[in-house]
Amino acid sequence: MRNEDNITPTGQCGTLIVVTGPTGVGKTDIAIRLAREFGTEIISADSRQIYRDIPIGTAAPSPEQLAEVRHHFVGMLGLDEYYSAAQFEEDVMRLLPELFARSPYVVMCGGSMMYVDAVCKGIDNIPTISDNIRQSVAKRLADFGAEAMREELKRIDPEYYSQVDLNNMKRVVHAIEICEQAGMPYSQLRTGVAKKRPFRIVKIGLTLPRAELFDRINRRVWKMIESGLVDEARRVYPLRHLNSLNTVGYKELFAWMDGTMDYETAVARIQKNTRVYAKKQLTWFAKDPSMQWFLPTDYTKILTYCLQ
RNA sequence: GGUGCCAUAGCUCAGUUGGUAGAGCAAAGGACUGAAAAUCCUUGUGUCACUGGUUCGAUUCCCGUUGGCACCA
Repeated sequence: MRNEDNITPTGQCGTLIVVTGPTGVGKTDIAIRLAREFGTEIISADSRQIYRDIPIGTAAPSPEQLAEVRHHFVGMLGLDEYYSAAQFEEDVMRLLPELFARSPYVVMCGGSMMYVDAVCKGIDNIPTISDNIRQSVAKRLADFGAEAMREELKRIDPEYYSQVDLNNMKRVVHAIEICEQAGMPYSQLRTGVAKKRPFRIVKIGLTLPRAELFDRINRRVWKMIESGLVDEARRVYPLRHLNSLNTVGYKELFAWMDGTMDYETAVARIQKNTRVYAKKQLTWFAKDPSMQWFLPTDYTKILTYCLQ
């Protein structure tokens, strides 16, 4: 099929079907069905499944599923590799023309809110922070404390200072890093404007009644344990300080291995934190007016919606 | 059948020397632009089992009822 066949009145070519929603709702299955339907491939928008060596705890697609439909961005990074939503945007935007050349439809599947938005709306251009600056700002925080960081931000970027959540040190610190790296206030780099994409975006939000979703999550955690999550966590335990392992399912088991939490509590915490994460995703996606919500059992409706 | 103990938030319980109550867990809501499964913020009115009594006032004391647990028969 040629791209020309799929050019829309607005001159866009290709349709990106975005399958998203809370963790545990059943995104993977729907995405695979859609991808097979359209004879296309899947872009995973998942900030943890992108890492190698942690497939169980991240509920990554199984080897069978991966064999069924080609997936991109699953298990492609080492746990110690830096990655970000902005990098994801860049990588996906580079890959998409190639996929659209093969099929007018491409499926993106994942619940990492920032990753989904990075592709659908874009992220402002902000310089990558050098190790020097990262370390020097971290040292200042350690030496002088949070209040000093707030004061510094107030001085170099009063506008962002007035907007940012001052309790959220991660944000304050990052803003300082950006100001320093860019040589200008962070607020000047924030456009708040969504980028136009040269393809149509169809957003499918999958959801379930809260009780049912939470029940699925609880049971999925038990399944992960049965599938060997503890061994998986034990294998990566030496790397536990890495951001990639600051992840639900691992951090709780690390606490148990460190002896600061008993096993039953750790498992209960994994379930609870997964539920909290699911709620966070729902809150985030609820604000998105372009999202169309479906039950994961409504495949026919989903398909019809994609085709219209 | 008798005696004793218990009955407070979804759960486990604390507490009020009588002035209508609070912890843990669970739960709910929100923020979010290059670490995002991250990071951060907010939220506890519940017939204090039911009926009656004492009292200015009872969830708190007393009688009874119901339910649960324990022991004795």
